[in-house]
This record gives sequence, C-alpha cells and structure tokens, in this order.
Amino acid sequence: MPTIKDVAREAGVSIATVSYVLNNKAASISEETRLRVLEAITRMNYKADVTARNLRAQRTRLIGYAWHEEKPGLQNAILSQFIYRLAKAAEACGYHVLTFTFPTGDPVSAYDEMIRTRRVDAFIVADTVENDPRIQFLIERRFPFASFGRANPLWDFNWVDTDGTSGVRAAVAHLVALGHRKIAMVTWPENGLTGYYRVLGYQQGLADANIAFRDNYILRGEQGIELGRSALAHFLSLSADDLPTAIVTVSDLIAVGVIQEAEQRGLEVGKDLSVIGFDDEPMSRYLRPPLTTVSQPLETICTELINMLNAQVHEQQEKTSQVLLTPHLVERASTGAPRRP
Amino acid sequence: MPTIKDVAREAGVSIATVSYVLNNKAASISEETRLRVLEAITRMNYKADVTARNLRAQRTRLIGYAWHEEKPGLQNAILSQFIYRLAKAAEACGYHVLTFTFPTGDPVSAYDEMIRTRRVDAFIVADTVENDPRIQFLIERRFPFASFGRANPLWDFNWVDTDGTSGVRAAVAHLVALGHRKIAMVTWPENGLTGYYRVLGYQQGLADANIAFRDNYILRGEQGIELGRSALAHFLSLSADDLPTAIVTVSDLIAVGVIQEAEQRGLEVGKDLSVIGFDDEPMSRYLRPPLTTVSQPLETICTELINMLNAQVHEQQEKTSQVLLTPHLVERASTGAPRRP
DNA sequence: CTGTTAGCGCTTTCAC
DNA sequence: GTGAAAGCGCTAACAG
Repeated sequence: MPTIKDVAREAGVSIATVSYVLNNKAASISEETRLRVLEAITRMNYKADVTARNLRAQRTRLIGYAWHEEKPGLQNAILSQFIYRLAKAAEACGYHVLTFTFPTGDPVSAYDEMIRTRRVDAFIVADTVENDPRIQFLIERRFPFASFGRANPLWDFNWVDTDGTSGVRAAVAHLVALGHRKIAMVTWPENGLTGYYRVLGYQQGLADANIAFRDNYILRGEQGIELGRSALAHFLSLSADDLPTAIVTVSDLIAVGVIQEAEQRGLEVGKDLSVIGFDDEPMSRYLRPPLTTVSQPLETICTELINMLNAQVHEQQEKTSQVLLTPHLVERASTGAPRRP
Repeated sequence: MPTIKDVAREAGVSIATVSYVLNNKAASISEETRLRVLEAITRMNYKADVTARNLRAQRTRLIGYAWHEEKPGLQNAILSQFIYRLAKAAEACGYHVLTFTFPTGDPVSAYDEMIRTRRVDAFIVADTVENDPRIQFLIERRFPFASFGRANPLWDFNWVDTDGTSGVRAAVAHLVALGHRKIAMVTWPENGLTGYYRVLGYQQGLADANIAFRDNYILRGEQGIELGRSALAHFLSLSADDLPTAIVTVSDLIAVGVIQEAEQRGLEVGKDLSVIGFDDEPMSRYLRPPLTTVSQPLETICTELINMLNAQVHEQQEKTSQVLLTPHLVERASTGAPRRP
C-alpha cells in the first residue's frame, strides 16, 4: 500500500505538498505541481490512510449503533430497514456505522467503552424505552448522539420520532369515514411510551367522531402474532351488540395475527372486519388482503438523525432539536365499509 | 480524555512503563510500580485510544459488512439475525462490525474504497450470488474475507454455508415418513446457486424413497409470499390424481404464501396439505399452524466465519477452509400424515 | 508556492 | 526494571 511518502517521492515533491493537493488546501499549489501530484496519486492508486487521518484529526468518522438482541417473533423488519437507511444517510456525510451489541441487563457499559476508547464520534440510539438508561447516560456524559424514539418528555436531547398519535388518529378517521363506529385497539403493555402515544391517537380519533371510549375495546399484550390472534378471540367473545367492526393495531405483526384468526373463523377481512397495522413492513402489501397500515417515514427519519449529529459534532451546536414526523396512512384492502354499520 | 501521558505523570513513571502495564508486557515491571500505574489508570478512568493503537499496529480491528439493499418483501428476517450474531461473534475476538452499503450496479468499488483507505482488516460477505463479483474481486485482491454462502465451486476461498441439499433432503424424508408420495417444491429462479443445492436435496430425497421426479411438481419464482400463493394455485390446477399432498419450499416466506392460499381455499394445512419452509424465521413458530421448517444454524455460522478471519489475519494462514453446516428440521404442525395417501 | 517540522497517542526496540 | 526515542501516516503551522 503506497503512503503519502511514496507519492511525494514519485512526484518529486514534499509530503506536505501532496497533503495540500489531497485536501484542496487553498495554500495555492501551482497547477503544474498539482497535476504532477495528482498523476502520481492515480498512478500509484493512492488513498489516504483513514486511521492516520483520524488520529491527527481526533475523530473517527464512525457512528456507533448498538444492535439489539432480538426477541424471537417480537421484532419487526422495520429495524433492519432502519439501519440500512441509516448507513446510507451516514455515508452521504462521510460517516460509517459501527455496530456493537450490549447485554440486556447492562446497556450502558458497552456505550461507555466505545466512548472511552474513542471508537466513535457519536451514537444513534434506536428502539428506545421510557426513561431509557442509555439516553440518560449519554446526556450526562455530554456525548453526541441522536435518538430514533423518545424517552422522557423532561429530558433535553436530540430525537426524531414518528408521530404515533397522529398516525393512529388518521387510522381511526379512515375507519370512521368508511362508516365504522365500533373500533377496537390492540396495543403493547401499559408501560411503553410508544404505545402511550398511539393509544392517545386512538382516543383522539374516537373523540373527533364523538365516539365514546370503552375500556373493553382496548387489549394489551407482548407478542405480535399471538397477541393479534388472542385479541380478536377476546373481542369476538363480547356480546353480539358489542362486536367491533374494525381493529386498529400498533404493528403489522399484530395485524397479521388478527387477520389469521379472522380467516380461520370464517370472517372476511376488509368486509366483515377491517384491520389496520402500523409500520408498513415490506411484506404487508403482499398479505391477503393487502394490509392498510401506517407507514413510518424511515428515510426522512435517518437523514434527520444524521443532520442532528452533524449539527452537534461539526458546528458545536449546543441546542438540541426534536422532530416529530407525521406518518401517512397507506390504504389497502384490509379496510372497507362495515357490513352492518 | 486522559492520555497515556497523563497517566504516566500521575503515576510518576514514563509512558513506556504505562504501556507495558497496559499490555502485560513480560518486560517485568516491578509489582510496586505496576500497582501504582494501575491505580493511576483507574483513578483517571483511562482507556487507550483505539485509533492511535491501530495506527501503530497497522490494523483497525474492524470487519466490514456490506449492507444489502433490501428489495421490499423479498428479504428475510434471517439476515438481520445474522448480522446481530456476527457482531457478537466479532466482539468475542475484539473486533467490531463496520457496515457500509453498495449500489446494486457496482458492488466492487465500495469494497475497494474500504480496502484502499485501510478502513477494515477484513470483510464478511453474505447473501452471495453465483459467481459473485465481490468474491472474485476479494480473491484477486488477496484481501482477507470469509463468506456466508458459496459462489463458484472452482474458486478457492473461505466460506461457510448451510447445506441446503441435506436440509431439503431431510424435509422430504420427513414427509415420506409421514406417508407422502406426491411432494412438490417451490423454489427460486434457476440461476441461483442456493436454489440449485436445495433442488438437489429435493431430488435426492425423492430418489431415497424411489419416487420419480416430475417436472410439473417444481415451480419457480421471485417474490416470497406471492410466489407461495401462485405456486399452490398452480399445483391445485393439476388433475385430481396429480394433486400434491405436500409442498417443500426454499423459504418461510414462500411457505407463508402457500399456507395463506391454502386456508383461503378451505384446505387445512397439516391435514389436507403439508407445508415445509426453510430458515426458521422468528415468526414461523407463531404461524397457525406453526411451521415445520429447516433451521439455519446462524450462531455456528457466525463463529465459524470469525474463526476463519482470525486464522487468515492473525496466523497469516494461506490455506482456505470451507464449512458446510447441516441444518436441522424443526417439526411443527404444518406437516402431518396425508388424508388420502 | 513549497518544504521543514512538530505533533496526534500509542508501542517497541534499545540503552542504561 | 525502567526510560528515551523512533515512528505508524497524516495535517497544519511556520519558514523561506
């Protein structure tokens, strides 16, 4: 591998000159030598050693992303799309994404290690939980990071999030427009922030249409498909008059469960029962019927996150920013007018 | 951030001494100074700067992994599990995984860039295709890498792969044991190597049971769920006598499509029709019925890959190795004895 | 305009 | 046993 010295020798100049050419330093290099150096560079197929550059510049151009242990069946395909888009957005700014893992019990020390060894310039945190200890830690440490997801309304840090409230609200509005009045919801356990905002959207959507909120129309649980199945079973066990005609869920996976159970019980989804998911996973358009769902604007999320990092790292900006992105509803065939409104 | 100098000053020794202690260099440091240094290190919360170390050692302790653009609906959840396990296996050896992306048209130049800038010490290549240009390039370049997946039987390089042949063969054997004789297969287009090996297993499985191979029992296509659906539709269009009682597929996603179509047509999967997938995706156990499938030994795959890299990078080993891992069949309820054998 | 030189933080000979 | 010093490959004052 040629170094800057080799190029300098080849071009008959000093290494400083090569460096100037490399970095387009205004320190005006004569066109003649510039070309000579450039020619030597291409001839030797030279590229600057990034480690040496980084040592000199005291940065790594690396963004840390902690890879989450996936609980079987619980995770969605969204995260893997997310990291792909993140890598792309990072590359557009000359960064790369360095992945690492952390033990479930102790999320913080893996981040700490990365900071102390100066492995990365910043972090992207995703899949956050309420009062996420990683975020608390990074705030205290005053280390640059941006989060996909909120953690605590009182904490001041950079985050981007999908506005789950408006997403679910739009979902409910869509159902109401179709003529539904008996709309149930399936969501995660009570302690999560993401679920909280989505339930809020559900309640707002009902309120918009002057529909009373009923406790027995909301069901909570952990596991995606299973949850969807048991949720529908639960709703169908209500008295005939109370049977919901539509079900809003907080993930496509849950919606899949609802659809499976419905088909098995001979209900035609989209006709007898309307179902809405959340995420717009790649497979959702291929379900039968294709799933109406709320689409997460992943690409925008990622570019926003990277922008925040840039603002923080480069421009030493102290002010944090928060971005709430309105998702859009993708109307497909799993929703339709109720049979008996 | 404290540097080695700060520690040296704090402990009243030279930086060399600190370095010796840090690296447990046999250059016998007296127990007394060793403790003094150690104490200074903890007091200052010091950790060696990894960039400086890397520059000195001429390595990065980074493994490059190119993130593939995911075609919506085509990808499986396996890859995202794979990269998590890979990150874990890498960390066990003091490495981290650096992700990058490449444009579909030109896979090679992104790898080239990483090499020339000395960004990574090695690559892990996954999701390979026949005659994969990335592999050809890395072989020519003589750059350390290991591949999850084969590419060309004539090329000599490090790879680990799931033995699709034995996996599908076992799947067929399972069906035969249950009493099936009319076993069809759904697979990818003809040009892929992975699909080739799996079809081979299908043929071997039939041969094992003295069942004749029929052309119209094999269907090919691209898109997972859709393919499964249309495949079943095709098979059901055969004359009554020819109707297959079991279907083997090359992915869980395809199997999902088959199951969906079957349910919709009133067939009870596991009774009227047996279906087998491949991959054992996280969600597959939660399908109704739970999917019988061939499980990829991801954890072993990843540790093997990292081992190969270690052998190549550390021990300058020239000899390549190839590992074919036998997957195991996970028997669940989507398979059962045929109704009319 | 170009070259000399001092580091960035660390490891490792080579002296003492 | 410990320290001085060279140097990994690069950038950026500072001279000239």
